[in-house]
Formats: sequence, C-alpha cells, structure tokens
Amino acid sequence: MNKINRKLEYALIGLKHMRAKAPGELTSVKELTQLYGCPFDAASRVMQVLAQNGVLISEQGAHGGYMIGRDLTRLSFHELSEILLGKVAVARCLTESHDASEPSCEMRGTCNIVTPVQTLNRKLNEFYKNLSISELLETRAKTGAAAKVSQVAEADV
Amino acid sequence: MNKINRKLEYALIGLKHMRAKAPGELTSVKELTQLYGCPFDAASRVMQVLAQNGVLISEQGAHGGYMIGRDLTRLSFHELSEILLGKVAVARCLTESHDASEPSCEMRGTCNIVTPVQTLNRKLNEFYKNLSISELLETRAKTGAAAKVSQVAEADV
DNA sequence: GGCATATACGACTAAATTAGACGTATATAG
DNA sequence: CTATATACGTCTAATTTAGTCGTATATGCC
Repeated sequence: MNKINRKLEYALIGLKHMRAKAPGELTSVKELTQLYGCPFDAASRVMQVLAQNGVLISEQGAHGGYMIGRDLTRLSFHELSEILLGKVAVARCLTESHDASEPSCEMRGTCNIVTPVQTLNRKLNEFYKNLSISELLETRAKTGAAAKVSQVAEADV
Repeated sequence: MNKINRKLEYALIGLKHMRAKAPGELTSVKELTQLYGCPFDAASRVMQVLAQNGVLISEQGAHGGYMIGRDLTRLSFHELSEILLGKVAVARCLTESHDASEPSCEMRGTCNIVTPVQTLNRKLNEFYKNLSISELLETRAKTGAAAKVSQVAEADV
C-alpha cells in the first residue's frame, strides 16, 4: 500500500522539468528519458494522457514536444492521481456500483467496516485535494505547521 | 495506488468486532471468518502479528482467542500500517539506505523529484499519524472541519 | 491420558496488479 | 520525402499481494 505509482513519478518528473523552462518552450519525451533515465514508452504514455486532460499541451511533428498547459497551483495531487490512475478508492467496495447485485467484494453484506473504510477514503481524498502539485514541486519544502486532523501523539517520521 | 491492504481490512474488522465486546471477552478467528466471511489463514496471520505487537492479547488452547490489548485512541493508522506492512514509503528510493551504493531505484542520481517525493512521503506520514484507529471505527463519522493543509480549491468527493 | 479446539508459524502456490515493450499510424519542420 | 516527434492499441514480463497447506504447540474438558 501507499507506494506511489510509476506513472505519477514520471508525471512529476516531467512537470518539474517543464516548469523550469521558459514559457512556450517544448520538452520532448526523449529529452526526459535521456536526462532522467525513465523508459520512453511509459513516460510517453503518461505525457499523452496528461495532454488529453489539459495538464500539458502537445505539439506533434519534428521539434514537437510538451509544455505545461495549466497553472500547477490549481492542480491538486488528487486530480493528477485521478487522471492517471482513476478514482482514489481505498477499497474495492468503494469503486463499483453500490447496488447489491454483482458485489465488488465478497464480504459485502456481512462486512462490518464499510463505514470506517468510507471514512478513511473521504479523509484521504480531502488530504490529496488539499495538496497542490506546485507545492510538491517546490525545492524548499515548507516544513511548517502540519494540520492536526486528530488527536494521536507519536514520534518520528 | 492507495488501495487498502487486505491485512489492514482484516485488522480493522477484527478490532471493530472486539471493541464491541465486554472487557476480557475473547474472540476466536473462527468467529470472525464465520461472521464476516474473511479467509481463516489470512485473518489468523494478521491477528498473530497484532498480538506480537501488543495491539491484541492472545490466549491459546480451547476457548482461546484474542482481545484488544491497547487503547485504540492511542493507536494511529500509521502505527497499524507499519506493524502489518512495514514502513510507509511512497517510493522505492525512500525505503533503502541512502548510500549511493546499491541504489534502490535505477533513476537515483539523475532523478529530479527526490525532494517532492520526500515531501509527499512526509505529509502522508503526518496524515496517517494524526488518524487514530478509534476515530476510524466510530460508527458516526465526524464530518466536521477537515484540515486545510494547502490551497487547492476543488469540488466533489 | 486422550480428544477437541485454539493459536503459532514456515513454506509454497495462485491471483491480481503494475510496468514495460512492440508495432504501427499520424503529424510536421526542413 | 525524410528525419523526428507524438498517438495509441495490444501483448508480455515483473512485481506485489493474497491465500493455502502442513505441522507444531497450548489448553480446557471428559
């Protein structure tokens, strides 16, 4: 659980790289693979999907490439994740239709943790929505006040 | 990404069930499998690990079983997750030693998103540490003020 | 003691998910 | 018209996760 997806990694790599360029300047996937060593096909696919969703703008043909097409301060981690991986859902039972027919989980009906799982899912969605990509890509991380959502005291990260 | 682990599901199912019992009353794994339909072996393994870490107390032999061994308001989702799944780390490069030798990720050295990934990891850890298991298992979810960690405006869950 | 019923746990197999590669089509600058 | 780039469906490999089997050990009860 929790391991970030490769697709998201390639997306962040691309976005961070493009963010540092002059407005209008294009970045080819080849450039990304040569600089950062990520596989061409996989990275290419990710950029395509981002372009289809307006996060990037693509130009085809020779000297083509991608550039950022949206204000990254208004792009949340949640949205990026949904574009690349589909709905953020912590459990099978949250993904499918909530009809009793064709249950997405064999425990549905007898399961006693539907509500807890929904709660976790809602909180995680909130967390991701409140996290902007531009914030993530800042070089100096804001170490400041982390939101105390609840009441658990614990040490170390 | 983000899909909750079965182990965590079984742990939550067990904890929620045991939480409703009288102090000292035991719950056998068989009871859980019969009530909720989860596989015996997998659930059993989870309870064992929880018992080894003091979350549960086990009693062997006939009429044996498990009971809760710790105040759940002081058990964070983060701790439960680490007990069952190991360190919460969003990327390979965060798991292993940070020595240059034997890199856990083939992009290490050229990767431009080490800092962003660390930031995400830190924030996710904070989030999980601030989420207590007892809070999650409450029947009526507190819908109240979600912490605004950052500045993204967005709709719908 | 002997039997029924529990947990304890190492090792193995199966299933599902994720990552990546191949092949081909299309666009465009020079 | 060729070199170089994106576009995209399909197929295979790798990794991770889930579940099973077999056996050992503990304990209540007759």
